[in-house]
Amino acid sequence: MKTKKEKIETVDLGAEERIKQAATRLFAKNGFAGTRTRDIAQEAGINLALLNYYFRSKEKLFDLVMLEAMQDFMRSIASIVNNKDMSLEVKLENLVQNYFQLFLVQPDLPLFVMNELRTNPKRLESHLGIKKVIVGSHFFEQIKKRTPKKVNPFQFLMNTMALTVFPFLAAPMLKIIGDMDESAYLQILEERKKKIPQWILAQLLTAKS
Amino acid sequence: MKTKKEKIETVDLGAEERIKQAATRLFAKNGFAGTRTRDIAQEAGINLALLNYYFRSKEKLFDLVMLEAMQDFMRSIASIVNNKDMSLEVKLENLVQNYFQLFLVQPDLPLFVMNELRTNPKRLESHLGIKKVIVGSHFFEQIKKRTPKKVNPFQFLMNTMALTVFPFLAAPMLKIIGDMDESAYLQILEERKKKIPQWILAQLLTAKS
DNA sequence: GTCTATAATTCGATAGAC
DNA sequence: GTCTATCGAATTATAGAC
Repeated sequence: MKTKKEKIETVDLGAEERIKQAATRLFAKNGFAGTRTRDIAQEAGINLALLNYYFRSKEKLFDLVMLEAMQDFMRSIASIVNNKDMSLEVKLENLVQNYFQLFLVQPDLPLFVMNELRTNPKRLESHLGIKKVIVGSHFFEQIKKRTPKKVNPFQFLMNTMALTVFPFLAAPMLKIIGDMDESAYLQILEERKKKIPQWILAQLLTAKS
Repeated sequence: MKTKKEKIETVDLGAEERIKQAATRLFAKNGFAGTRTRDIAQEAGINLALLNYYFRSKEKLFDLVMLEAMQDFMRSIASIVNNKDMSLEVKLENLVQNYFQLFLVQPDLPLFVMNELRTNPKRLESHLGIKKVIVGSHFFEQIKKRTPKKVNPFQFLMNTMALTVFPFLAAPMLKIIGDMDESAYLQILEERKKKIPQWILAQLLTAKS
């Protein structure tokens, strides 16, 4: 007799998943120390005790959602950077597109990751073989080939990330500096999405010295 | 009889100043919630009670050091961006030089400011008339003149900041991705210091569309 | 001004009923 | 699995001596 739990609950998530999502939001917004387990419980619509029942401790919960957030982050670009049938131009377009899509939905994610990596740099290395993902990628090989002699190709990797990620990291500041509201800033971001690949390519042609 | 306090103490600062410096370091490193007043007191070499004697509360102390950090930040660039006898090329060089000099000494400052502005965006606007400092500057006028039609000149302001600040914001991540130790990363930064102005200028010439 | 000792509060975690 | 109630540790802030 399956009276209790049919598979009708497509909309409502279970408590465990709701806690994880609430934790992701709040940790990203306020950091580890700035987030109270009570707030996570409330946002998830459950009780404080249940949080510990599922995840044992605040720190374990943090580690878990952090790991999953980073894995999402990496998965989203791994397939692009290693596609060997894609020109550098197209690859740049897809990468930028991909970052923008992710960060527009989760605007706090970049700053969250930066913060966590500053206080705990080892996590990136141990939990995700990120070294190979980027520097060993086909994308990086393509950059190397186009880089003017005497310039470290890693610079252009940094430039790509800088031009793409910084507008999200510094959004609150940039909106004030530029005296823009949300919609005006979104328009700026749309413009960037098209321009960044061109700018990167223009930098690669700066062969002077 | 001035036996107690002659003016010999040129090296040692007073307690108040030592507390402020310790607070700046620790808040920048661990954020507001992640910093304990006990640690600030210890780092300043004084007692916990004395901190409250001078600054009333943790929050008041935070507001104070945050404000002063931002003012330092702004003062360091205000004189450059408004110099009307400096070409855009030279101005870019000086700006980048200036940022690098500041951030090499205080590597946690950029992330600190980004974090604070995300949780409290009004502070920037109210406490420092930052709008006029940047968008009303001679520097921004020079960028406008060189910007290809149909591109918002604010984009190049963002690019300048992105290329300059991001390597400090993301230093821990970039060191791992690039498999670099501290000295290797410093070398990368040195190379950037020379290249960033060229890259910006190259972008300005990308007039296509 | 600077200290020791402690009050007051907050927060993570657990016990135990249902 | 989920809740209420509570413990215990950590932390900010203050009282009061010197």
